[in-house]
Amino acid sequence: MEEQDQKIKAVHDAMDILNGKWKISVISSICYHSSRRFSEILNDVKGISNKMLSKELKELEKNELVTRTVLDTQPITVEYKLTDYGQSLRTIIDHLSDWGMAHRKKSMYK
Amino acid sequence: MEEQDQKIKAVHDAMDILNGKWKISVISSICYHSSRRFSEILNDVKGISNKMLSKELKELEKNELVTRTVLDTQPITVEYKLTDYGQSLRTIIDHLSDWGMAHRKKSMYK
DNA sequence: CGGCATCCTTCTGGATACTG
DNA sequence: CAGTATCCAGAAGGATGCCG
Repeated sequence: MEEQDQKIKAVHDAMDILNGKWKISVISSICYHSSRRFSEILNDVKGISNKMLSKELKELEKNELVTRTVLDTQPITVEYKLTDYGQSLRTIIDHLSDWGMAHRKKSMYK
Repeated sequence: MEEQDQKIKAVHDAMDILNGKWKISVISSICYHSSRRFSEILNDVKGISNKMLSKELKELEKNELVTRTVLDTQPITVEYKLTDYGQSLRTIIDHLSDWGMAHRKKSMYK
């Protein structure tokens, strides 16, 4: 197999884990705050429902991108953090953020 | 609004354009070949159907990420290229590719 | 070759209500 | 607070066939 094919396949593999409408936004919410609670993420990611957030977080946890810690407060709080592995997406998130900003600027002049 | 919120929103804006299961893979197929025909992309992106590819390409064209050129051959050939704007995603694609490779390696030892 | 049209199934995801 | 459960509409997406 050629190098390009490998790369295209690798991109697809990456997107397989980062699938869904919200996954990347959820990750960025956590990563820009180092630690984040359920309700905070719900607020960060505009438009997401609790059901979807719950589902996305579970998948991220299964793929070892985030950790979930229940704090014994009253009422309970749950803290989500990125694993080191999840942190390795930081560069990509930053680039996407920059690109998104640039795009917004571009769209304004249309 | 705070800086983090801006960034999270920017990421979401970016993902709004790059939505769908296939968009990023399609872009990577084109960008790793500088120019690519319909049937070639169909082969590059494993699992995509012609219907989906057609739809994704249209959306990418509408968002000015790719250009579509019909060549007057017999039978006709259609060439897709990234615009400069589309090229600006190259860094992200490369990072995603690297990340995907690393992930595959990681998964192997589970 | 590069699609579009049609049919049909599966998945996505929103709204609302409820629980420990 | 941090979810789960249920219901349901609409979108995504696969298979197949047709066309210039």
